[in-house]
Amino acid sequence: MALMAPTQQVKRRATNQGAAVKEALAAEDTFRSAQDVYATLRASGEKIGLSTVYRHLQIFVDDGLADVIHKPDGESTYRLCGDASTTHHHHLVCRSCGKAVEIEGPAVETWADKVAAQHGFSDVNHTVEIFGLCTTCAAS
Amino acid sequence: MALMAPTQQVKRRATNQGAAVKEALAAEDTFRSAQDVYATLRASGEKIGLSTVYRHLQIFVDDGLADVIHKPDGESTYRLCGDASTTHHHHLVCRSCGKAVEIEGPAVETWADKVAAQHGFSDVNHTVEIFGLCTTCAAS
DNA sequence: TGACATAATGAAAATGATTCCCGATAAGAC
DNA sequence: GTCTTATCGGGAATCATTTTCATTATGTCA
Ligand SMILES: [Mn+2]
Ligand SMILES: [Mn+2]
Ligand SMILES: [Zn+2]
Ligand SMILES: [Zn+2]
Repeated sequence: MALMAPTQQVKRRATNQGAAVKEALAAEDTFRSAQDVYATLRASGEKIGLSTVYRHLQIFVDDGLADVIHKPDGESTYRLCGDASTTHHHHLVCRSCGKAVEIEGPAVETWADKVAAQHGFSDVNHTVEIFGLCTTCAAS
Repeated sequence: MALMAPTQQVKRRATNQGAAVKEALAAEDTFRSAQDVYATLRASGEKIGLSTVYRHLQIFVDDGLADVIHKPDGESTYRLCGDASTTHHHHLVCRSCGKAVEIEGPAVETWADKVAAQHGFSDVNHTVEIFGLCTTCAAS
């Protein structure tokens, strides 16, 4: 049998654009769209293309550095995971400004797996997002 | 002061197209996209336009007759709520074929509200979806 | 410190789901 | 049957995201 090539870390080159996108995300604790990040970067004088913004956001997601939430209107929003976020977590998100708080719910995790198992589902994962208005936005 | 007009049930006319869309959804216990429903209806000889399919699917959602799940690729999928589904519920969905099972988790509901309250969030709601492979799809 | 291989970039075009527009059609009331 | 207007539906318009591909820049190694 052919040897399975060892899963190799894709070599990524360090570029200004990649750093700029990460900085833009790091500057806010809110979920932001690619279009939004792009506009912000261009407004601040960064030399970067829209395709590149999409590219890096997806890379962050693939590498587990960022989480993505798909809004009802179809737009995807991204946010860097907190320092201690190598672990599985979910978010409490402000519907108005996008501000997000990372949350954990061990009980929910076990519940989800149990329910799936009871119905014979395998290869299970789940999405849990709580939406609301943050204190700031509620006062408007 | 002006009298607030009583919230009036919008009068909806019974049309062939509306019935056709509902039948198409009722025929399957899976989440299906508007494009999919449209293709199915046209293939079966139904005389209906794409706009109309979108229109009725949205009406079902507004009336609480159907639930919608936004797939990661941006496509929205719809499914009629079960008979006993006047109550709040979530879904266990097959990533491959879209088959869905309605599920309830009282503990999750209270947990979500508690977490939101702890962070001062108001006007709270949430999304909870469990994805996996149904027994049928797992055997492939 | 140069080449070199190729990963990364970005402007423009393509894609694809969803929405909008508006003249034509048909359901429901009298 | 006639009238009012909700509903239709084909096509154009939107708009986020993806793709294309010639150009640029990064990492490597002599
Ligand atoms: Mn979880
Ligand atoms: Mn719930
Ligand atoms: Zn807010
Ligand atoms: Zn399945």
